[in-house]
Amino acid sequence: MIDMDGTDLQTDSRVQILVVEDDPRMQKILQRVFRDQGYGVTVCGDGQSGLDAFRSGRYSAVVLDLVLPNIFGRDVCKTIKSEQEDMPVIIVSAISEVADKVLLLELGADDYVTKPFSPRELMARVQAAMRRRQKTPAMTTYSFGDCEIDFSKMTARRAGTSITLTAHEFKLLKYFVEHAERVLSRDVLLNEVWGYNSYPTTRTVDNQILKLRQKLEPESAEPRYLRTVYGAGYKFVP
Amino acid sequence: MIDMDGTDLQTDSRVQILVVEDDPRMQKILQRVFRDQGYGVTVCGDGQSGLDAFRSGRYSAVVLDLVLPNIFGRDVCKTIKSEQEDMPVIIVSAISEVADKVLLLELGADDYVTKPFSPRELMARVQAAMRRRQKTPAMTTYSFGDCEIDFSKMTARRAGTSITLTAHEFKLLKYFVEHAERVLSRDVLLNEVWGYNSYPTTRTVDNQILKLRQKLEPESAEPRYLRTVYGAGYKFVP
DNA sequence: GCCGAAATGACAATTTGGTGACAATTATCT
DNA sequence: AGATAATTGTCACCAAATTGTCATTTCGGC
Repeated sequence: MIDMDGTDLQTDSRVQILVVEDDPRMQKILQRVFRDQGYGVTVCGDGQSGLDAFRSGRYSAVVLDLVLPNIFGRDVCKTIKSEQEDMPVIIVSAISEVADKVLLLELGADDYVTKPFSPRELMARVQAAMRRRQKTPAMTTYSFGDCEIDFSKMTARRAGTSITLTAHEFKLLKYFVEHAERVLSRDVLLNEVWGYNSYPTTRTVDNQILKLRQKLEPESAEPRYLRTVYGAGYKFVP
Repeated sequence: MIDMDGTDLQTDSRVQILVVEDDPRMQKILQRVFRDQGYGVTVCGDGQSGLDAFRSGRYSAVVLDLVLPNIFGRDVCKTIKSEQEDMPVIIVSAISEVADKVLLLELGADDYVTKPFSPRELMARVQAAMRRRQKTPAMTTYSFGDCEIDFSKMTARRAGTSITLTAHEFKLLKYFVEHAERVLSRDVLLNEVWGYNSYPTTRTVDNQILKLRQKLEPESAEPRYLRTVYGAGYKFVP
């Protein structure tokens, strides 16, 4: 099993994708496709290690070559699906390997792409599969104080009048709302809200907090909702 | 075209089902299945007469064999779906004919059964498809501002004068209307509107939006209905 | 092969978010 | 307490990302 970035899997907060593929050239391609989109990628060269990795429970989707050493890809697929039915599995294979596409879907795979495939196509299918399996319809509205937020409409009102938040501000606010009361360090926020491909300074966080406060906080001296925890980070208190 | 009962179709108040199937033996079977359940059945032996019958607008569902003389079943299916998207189409075929279940659903079919099938199974699927259609309260017309859209007729008027929208533009607009107020990312739109196996760039979405705006929006500086949500996507606000 | 529609790519226009400086605040040390 | 160091608040500017728009190519149905 190869962690393609050398990052620490334990603390990597990106969405993790497991790739089971034996051909080194294809490994590289797949790794790039997903990493470029901000996903964490683990590559396994054969079915057994793939299953082992899958069982760590760390992954949000599995991309699987059908032809593998040791265990056939189809058995890997069946096993995964029998152990965790809602795990999205996307099969990658040469056309000749999928004489019978029905069989393929009977394995329980969610979708498949045939080589050669476009990165965009693969990406789209994996993301669609993950979306489909996402059962938590994600909180859509939330209110605190005199503020009402609708995350799916991306609208916000304060004391009845609508206020404008940018996409990033929504994302940040959402993370705070979802982790209310907890103290969140700037590093954590950078990883979780900004994502893994950008490495801004921690000053950037302060700036966004500032803007959120200007838009949401009452005009008092002390921030009421987005509180500063000196030396540690910030905390949202509804 | 055979009216299987000899009843007068004009006055038959039963729910009408159109069966397109060339094999006489299968015709009889299908006819019985539906008639026993209290449906009116019309059987067509080939694709062309099937389409003609469909266009009479009398039917609540179409049951279609995939292998037909003259026109392939798949073309019949595509045509029906392009003319009336919400018409339930259930495909009947031998297993060998459905090498690709995905392809089949990509034709736009609502469901399929493979021969041999149990009457109950077929019945259940047809009824489910009809139910599903009714659930979406047959959004046929919709109006906002000075625009009136008829999605089933695929016509649009603006300030009284008719304007021309392409099929894609209708589909896109429909999706926006059905998800009014919600922010829709380009990725979601590509998956939901463009469909499953085309992978255009996200730039394509902007272009279609542009065209819709040119046709629907008033000549003001800011778009009124199809709004841009910077960093997130678009949002339809009636 | 022709025609309209859709996709692509390039460029301009726009908005946002990051950076760095400096002030203000809080903590720590003597 | 006072001084000092560390952390955070705030601002304005600029770079980068995002989107609008148009010209061009490609695609798909007759």
